Amino acid sequence: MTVPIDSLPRKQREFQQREQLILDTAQNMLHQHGYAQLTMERVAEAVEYSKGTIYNHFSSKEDLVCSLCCRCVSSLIELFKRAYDYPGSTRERFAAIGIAYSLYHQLNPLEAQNIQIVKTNAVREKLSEAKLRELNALEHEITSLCMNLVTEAIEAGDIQVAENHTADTIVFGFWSMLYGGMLLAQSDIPLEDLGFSPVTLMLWNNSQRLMDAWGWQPVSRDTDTDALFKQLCSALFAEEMCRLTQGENRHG
Amino acid sequence: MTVPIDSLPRKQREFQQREQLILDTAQNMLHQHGYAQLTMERVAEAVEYSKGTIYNHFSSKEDLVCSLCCRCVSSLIELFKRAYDYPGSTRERFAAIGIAYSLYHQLNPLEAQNIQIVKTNAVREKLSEAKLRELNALEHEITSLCMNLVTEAIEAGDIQVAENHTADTIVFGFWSMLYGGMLLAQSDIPLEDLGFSPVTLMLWNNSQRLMDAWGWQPVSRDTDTDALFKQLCSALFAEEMCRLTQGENRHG
DNA sequence: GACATTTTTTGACGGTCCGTCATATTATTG
DNA sequence: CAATAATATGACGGACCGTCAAAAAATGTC
Repeated sequence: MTVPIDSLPRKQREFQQREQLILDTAQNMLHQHGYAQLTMERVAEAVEYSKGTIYNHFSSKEDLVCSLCCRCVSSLIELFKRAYDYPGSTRERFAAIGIAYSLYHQLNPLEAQNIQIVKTNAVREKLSEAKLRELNALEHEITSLCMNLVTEAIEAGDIQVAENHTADTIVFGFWSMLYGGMLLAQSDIPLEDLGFSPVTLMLWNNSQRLMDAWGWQPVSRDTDTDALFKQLCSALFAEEMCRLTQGENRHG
Repeated sequence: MTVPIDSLPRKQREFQQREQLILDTAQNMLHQHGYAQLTMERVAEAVEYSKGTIYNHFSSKEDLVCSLCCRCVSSLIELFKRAYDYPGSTRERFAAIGIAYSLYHQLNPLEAQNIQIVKTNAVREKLSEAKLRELNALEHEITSLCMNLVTEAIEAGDIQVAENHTADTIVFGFWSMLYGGMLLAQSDIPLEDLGFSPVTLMLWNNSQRLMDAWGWQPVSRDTDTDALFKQLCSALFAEEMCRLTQGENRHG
């Protein structure tokens, strides 16, 4: 995907740089003035090219916004991969993914909104085939990371799987909580085929489990999770934690 | 909110009926042709009034869509209330809320999308003060239902609360999983004040608990949840289950 | 029923923005 | 330097939103 810039002929290099310029500019405008104020004309004016040139890069306003979203998901994937590669137990690694996700939203609350915009049908309807595929590929990649990890955990015996609970079900539970059960259940995973769909059952099972976990009737034991949290943060996301602290200081 | 129609003067009655007609028509157009094709002009044409009349009811296209969303949330609240009033343990009642939510999305997948549209900043930006308040009131209502139930559970001793876990935290965990953690964390609850925000901590704690619950390292015991599921369904949502089954039959 | 007044409806209009395309400009090649 | 190819431009058509003066309908008065 990302080819070293220097190795390309000058033309293509300029093209790529301009594309990044447009994206950065659009990102800024989106943050500062909101979606409604984001206009192809204004973007063109800001980057000092004409509208036609912008349309050379992005076939529609929606495509432009989707590209912003793709950049964000890519950053998120980077964090997820770092967590995935952590040399620890499967549980620690999966926990690290949770941290990565929280951290991303904490550090880039505005960028994270891009992801939400593209979830809307109003935008998705108008996306080009190509951009839609690009987006789906990224979403598939990030889902696979989680799936692989849970599968690995099951195969290693770290998770005791009851009869009818597959890796799908488990990943679904956590994914819903972190990424938003609604977004996932509605549009991402094709589950429409079945009757009283697995989505419902998975939600039900996870809810039951979570209630168990919260000591609702059968109380579960406390575990020392704080230590692990700190451990993972410093081992994997030192730089991000640093930025986070700086942001706090600048704020107060 | 909903006043018996007959008791109003004819004018107001007609006004309300027309409002419902507009909403129904818009809903249909949204389902059949998507958000992009939903036009104030087309709605006006379909209901056989002029555009100006539509604007007598809804101050903008966004307001119209938001009104659709409000109708949906109201229906959802009805289901939640039914679950809330179930004469059972707090756990059973909370579980029933989960079923209600699943059921609603299962039965009204398209209506549920309305809720998502309004979550988008692009739409929220352009809402009138009044409609925004109406929406917030409904969202507050549905949140309160859950909060009250968990509070009741804590006070009754059904939930063993560890030192620093309040009802907020617990509700947040389940709410995220069911309604979508992202939607909730980003725009609904004002949590920007704090440092490494409670959102992250809450997600972390919930994830840990959920992992406990899934037998990841410390395995939890199985409970007979299937029986309770069926029990709640038939006791509370008989009609909806019926519609669900009919839908399946019509499909196959 | 005729007339005056208030309320409601209408659709033409101004304004904004998207996306296109013929033309102008710049780059490349012989 | 001329011919040709590649790229950039912004005027334009079309779609839609939201407004508002004028028309139509409803209501009230005699």
